[in-house]
Amino acid sequence: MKTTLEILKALADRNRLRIVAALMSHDELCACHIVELLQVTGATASRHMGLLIRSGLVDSRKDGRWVHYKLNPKAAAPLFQWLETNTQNDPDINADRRALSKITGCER
Amino acid sequence: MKTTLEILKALADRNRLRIVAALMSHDELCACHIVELLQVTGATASRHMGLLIRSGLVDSRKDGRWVHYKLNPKAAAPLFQWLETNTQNDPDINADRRALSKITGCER
DNA sequence: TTGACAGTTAGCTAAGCGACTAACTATAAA
DNA sequence: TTTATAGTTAGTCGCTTAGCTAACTGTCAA
Repeated sequence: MKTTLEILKALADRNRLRIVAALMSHDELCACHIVELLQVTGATASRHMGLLIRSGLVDSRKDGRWVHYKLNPKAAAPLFQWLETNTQNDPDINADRRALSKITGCER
Repeated sequence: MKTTLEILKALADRNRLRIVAALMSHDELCACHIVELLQVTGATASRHMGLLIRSGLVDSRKDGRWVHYKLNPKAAAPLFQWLETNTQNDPDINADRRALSKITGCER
């Protein structure tokens, strides 16, 4: 149960849900993208990512100064699928998707 | 998103997760069963049930002095399925299942 | 009608958690 | 080597929430 509960707690926060939804549509994002998307400090974003990683939902990969995050599909595939369909018509999530296209365009 | 998040928040609590798991294996329980299972006051159980109902996960039916609760399968069927498989080997949930058999035996 | 019982609501306290700033580590460029 | 940048960790503050007790509503039996 610890893991099930940990996963649910990891997702039960507005900003972390936005992060996971963003990773469902962009499959790899670096920390700075998340900072810009959520409009929070780097420290806050880092704490959220640490929590998502500890829950097993997200993997990270370090590349020089940058850290890239992606979903761990094995963690909870059916859950991701439910999230996918459930957030389909969510205006905030959709706004995030549009914002991300611009944000990732500035990647370098 | 509000609803998705609401559902996740409703499930992201140890006792409420236990309640939902209990309803997956017993399909209808009255408030007093939940009080006995969780070993909390009636007031606390009532608050948890209210939250689960507001999230749409649970329906209630009043019968005289008693209130019976059951899962709303339409709310999030794939989610329930994921929970079902994910809590299969959970020792706490399994202990709850055993305890419930005794508790519901006292029903009248 | 009175009393007992099932459940809810209100008010309080304590713990948990999300956000920030500041200090730190690590990598890369000048 | 020095400086700048990306991200993490530590510490603090304020809000949210889970639990309790007490008071209330509603139903049934004596």
